[in-house]
Amino acid sequence: MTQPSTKKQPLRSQSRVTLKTIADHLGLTPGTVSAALNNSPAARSIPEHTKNRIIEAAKELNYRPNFFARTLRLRRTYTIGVIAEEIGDAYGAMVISGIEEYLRMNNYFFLTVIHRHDPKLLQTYAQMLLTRGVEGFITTDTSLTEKLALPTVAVAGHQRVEGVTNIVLDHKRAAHLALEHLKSLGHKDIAFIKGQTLSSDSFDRWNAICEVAQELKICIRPELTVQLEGTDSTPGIGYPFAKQLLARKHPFTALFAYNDISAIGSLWAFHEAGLRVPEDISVVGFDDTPGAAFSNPPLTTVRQPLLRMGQIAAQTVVDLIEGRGEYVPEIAIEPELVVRESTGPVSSRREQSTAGNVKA
Amino acid sequence: MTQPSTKKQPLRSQSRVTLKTIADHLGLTPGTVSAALNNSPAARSIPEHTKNRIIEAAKELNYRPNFFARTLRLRRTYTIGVIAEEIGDAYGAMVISGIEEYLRMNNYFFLTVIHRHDPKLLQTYAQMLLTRGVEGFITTDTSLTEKLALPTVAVAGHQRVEGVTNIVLDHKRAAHLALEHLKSLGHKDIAFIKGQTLSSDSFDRWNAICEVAQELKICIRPELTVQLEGTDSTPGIGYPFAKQLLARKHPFTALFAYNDISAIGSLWAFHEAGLRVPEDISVVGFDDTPGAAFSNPPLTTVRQPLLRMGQIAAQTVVDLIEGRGEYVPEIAIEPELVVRESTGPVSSRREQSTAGNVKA
DNA sequence: GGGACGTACTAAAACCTTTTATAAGCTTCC
DNA sequence: GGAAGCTTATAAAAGGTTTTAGTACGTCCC
Repeated sequence: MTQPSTKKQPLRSQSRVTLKTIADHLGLTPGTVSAALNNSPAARSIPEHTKNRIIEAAKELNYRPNFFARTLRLRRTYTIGVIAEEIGDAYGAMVISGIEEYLRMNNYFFLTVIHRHDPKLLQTYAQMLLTRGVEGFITTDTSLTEKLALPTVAVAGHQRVEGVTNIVLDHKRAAHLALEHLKSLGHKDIAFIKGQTLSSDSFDRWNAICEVAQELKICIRPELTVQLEGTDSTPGIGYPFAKQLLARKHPFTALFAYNDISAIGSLWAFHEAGLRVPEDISVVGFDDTPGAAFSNPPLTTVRQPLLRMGQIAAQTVVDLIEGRGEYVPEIAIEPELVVRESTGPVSSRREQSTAGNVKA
Repeated sequence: MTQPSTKKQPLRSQSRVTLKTIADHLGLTPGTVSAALNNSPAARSIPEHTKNRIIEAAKELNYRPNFFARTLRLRRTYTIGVIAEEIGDAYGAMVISGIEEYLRMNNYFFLTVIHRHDPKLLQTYAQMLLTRGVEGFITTDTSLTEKLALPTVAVAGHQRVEGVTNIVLDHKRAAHLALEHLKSLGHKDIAFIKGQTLSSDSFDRWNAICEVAQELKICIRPELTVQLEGTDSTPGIGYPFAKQLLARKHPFTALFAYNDISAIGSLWAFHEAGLRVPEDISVVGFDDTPGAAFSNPPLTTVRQPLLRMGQIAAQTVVDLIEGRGEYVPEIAIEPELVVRESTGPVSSRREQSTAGNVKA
């Protein structure tokens, strides 16, 4: 409503070829040209050779339909609004890649906004997307508090908001995969790095871990538990917390980290402390981001199919928009354990010389 | 032109409040309402109290102007197209953050597309952005081969395309800052990690380094030079190349890496080899991404003001669009050396026991 | 030779804004 | 009392597309 008014009109020459241009060119009317180009029902009665003439002319004149006029008339934009917390981390980027791929294949487009956990910015941007005619929303790692007015799919949103479809990892299964793996290798003293309070997966994942641990008779000890803080999206985020675990001098033979980057940061801390992975400590990450396979040693991790999750989110929201498929409150995604080289059996030698006993 | 046709009309209820709604409500005409709400020149003759009534009613009915109708008429979208190579790395994310900030403050919006170095996708998306009415382009880390039809600013684009404004770091100054720093600490045997061929800064930065090295009488030896490969955007990318440097058994007392993540990966490799930083090897990174300050030890690095570069890019393109300021082919950005703890003087002890002599 | 039907289109409305030209009603002034 | 001028609006066009209803013309059939 209030835009900065500019004196000088930019007046782009643009693609000034309209339906009328073509119509005049051929001695027809815009309506006919439109029907032919869109092959609409009205084009039934247009003879083949006229259609061809029209298509030919459109190509020749390099006709591009005016998106705004069309949208105004059709009330369809074929556009999704993607609301992300941040770009620049592997998690969000992979989900967005999946979204991008699906939408591109299906002739949809998307607008991305980032809100950095600022509720006011979120509000502003949601409104803006609405104005720009998006027909649905996908959020990632964003805590929606209220229902948006359009079909909405939340990737890793755990608020269970009415009308919003949540794409969530089956965290219980994930916890089971990781802990069962560690248990089968003989690990009993397992340390944990929990996620930041703000990260929307933190709560559910931790709950699942606690439940599963109980089922598997694995004891979770507060002395072996730390919680991430900060928003750094490099392994640097895990390093100090792993050091902290070591400093507590409570022995442990394995670590289950909240995500790959904190796991990788921990590898480093262990290295520095003279501990070998996996001989002295086994480490399990979470996500299977691209870095995981290239860490040293390559990281055993619970794989979230992030690309796939993005695709599913996109498909779900498009189906909702097009009236196919109906609303479900939740879609569970199956995690997968990727065993690499950061986990191994508890060695008898290590039973004496566990992490906690080594000088940190 | 060919969209998937949907049977069921979604028929959003949308903000079905138009100018006509308000006009009818007040017994006026849409034209009057429009004039009042926009405070256009035509509103001169509308008395204050009528204006107030109109504004009041608009607020009450929650009127939102239809973006598409308005754009159709005004031929302005106040939108910039941002073409990025990838999101998910700190570099692109920070530049985009800067862009976002400037544009938001100035009532512009932006559409982001990513092309992952796929020229076809780039082409498709550029066309799509044009269709969507963007009034200018900003590219990051993208090698444009031809001029786009609108004002264009390239961040870290080095093709010097006619009509495109390049925002480039003063690489000579950057090289000077880093090498002078190392030289002043007594380093003579300096290893280098070059950037990937695809990364658009690689070429210029390396040239600058070579020039400056010559000026400072620092010898660049091929045995102490490696080149990054791959697209991983975590420190994992630097690790193997640092190992490779060590494996060559040529002594060096300092490393100047292409970017922070490869520098951090190198730190790790050195650590692993039992070398201390900075006592045994000094390491200088590039970029000053958020992780740099939190690495171990905190990284000395050449700071690129990425946020600022994004802001400048946005400002430049907006100025171009609005007819303020005129085209310049290049805007140089001053780097800054941030000295942290990964660099230190060459110690006499180290002179005997340099990196190359240690078992890798 | 005239009604029915088919072919090949056209005309016009609708989507919602902005803007320009114009009009209606009132006051003022000589 | 009528022209001039001011105030307060309005009507209509334009922007480009899609769609519905309709028209003009020809052919066929009995």
